[in-house]
Amino acid sequence: MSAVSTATPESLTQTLADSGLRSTPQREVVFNTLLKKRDHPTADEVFARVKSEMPTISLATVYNCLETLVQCRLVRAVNFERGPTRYCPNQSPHAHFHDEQTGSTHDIDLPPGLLDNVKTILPPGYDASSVEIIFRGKART
Amino acid sequence: MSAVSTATPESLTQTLADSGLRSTPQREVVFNTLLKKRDHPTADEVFARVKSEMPTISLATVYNCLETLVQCRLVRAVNFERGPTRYCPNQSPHAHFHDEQTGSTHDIDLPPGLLDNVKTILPPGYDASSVEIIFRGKART
DNA sequence: CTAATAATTTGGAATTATTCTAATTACAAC
DNA sequence: GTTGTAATTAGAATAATTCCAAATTATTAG
Repeated sequence: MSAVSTATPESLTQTLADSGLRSTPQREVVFNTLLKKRDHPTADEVFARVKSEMPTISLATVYNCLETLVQCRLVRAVNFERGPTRYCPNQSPHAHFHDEQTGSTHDIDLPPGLLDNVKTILPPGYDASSVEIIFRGKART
Repeated sequence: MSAVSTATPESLTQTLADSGLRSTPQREVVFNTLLKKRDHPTADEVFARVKSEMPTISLATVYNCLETLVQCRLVRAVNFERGPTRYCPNQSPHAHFHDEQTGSTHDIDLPPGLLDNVKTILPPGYDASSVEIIFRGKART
């Protein structure tokens, strides 16, 4: 079992507050949904899961909440080719492996320092705030 | 000036043939358009550029051609957050730097072996056919 | 050359993903 | 409690992409 995120439901309120944002029931339930099943769901999938718990929530709110969570870095958004954006609450440094056969996405833990190492290839004048590594291929299950 | 792609209009016919596909005027003009201005245009932008040369071409064909070129690895498709897919004919190993201020995309040449090096972090059973590295941040111009 | 076949292109409709808008609700400060 | 700001909501609007069936173009076999 690979390391899971250090983010917890408890840290949500604090992190939001640090950005001057409120913790709301909608934001909590969206975040908890991402923590519960870490399969990189789309906004639509999050919406479907969240509705069972909070039937009155709207899709627009799910989009808003996800955007908010991404902005305060509690969640990462990943884009694979063409399809809809997928969301991931894993806060440890990791890459994404996109299995072309199954369409599923796996987190790949990164050895310490790898991201910094990769950043050294940037020419002077380039200042990267984030690095995303995406593998595509097939994974033996 | 960084290295440019080794792909040429001449190699198009051969590469398509290798995949059992025909070289058509539409595929040629789409590919040449990508080679001409390497600014990672969207399908819509390619469509607009191509129309001046071939006014009868349809958007669906541009999508088809781009997809074909991606499939025979003459072109790479890159997805940044949310926005439309962008296309890049640079065949040398490179990463993408997405400037968050300007929205522009820069190719970053990779030192030889870096991609293989990055691939070594994959656990056993994972077989990657491609690796995409995306930086986000700001670039001094 | 000609017919038959296969590949490709086309325009438009349909679908999907996302954003926008205006109205409402919730919360916090005074 | 009123006022102002933030957040949510439903639905409309937009943007990106795919689908589809017909027309066109190229290729092959006779």
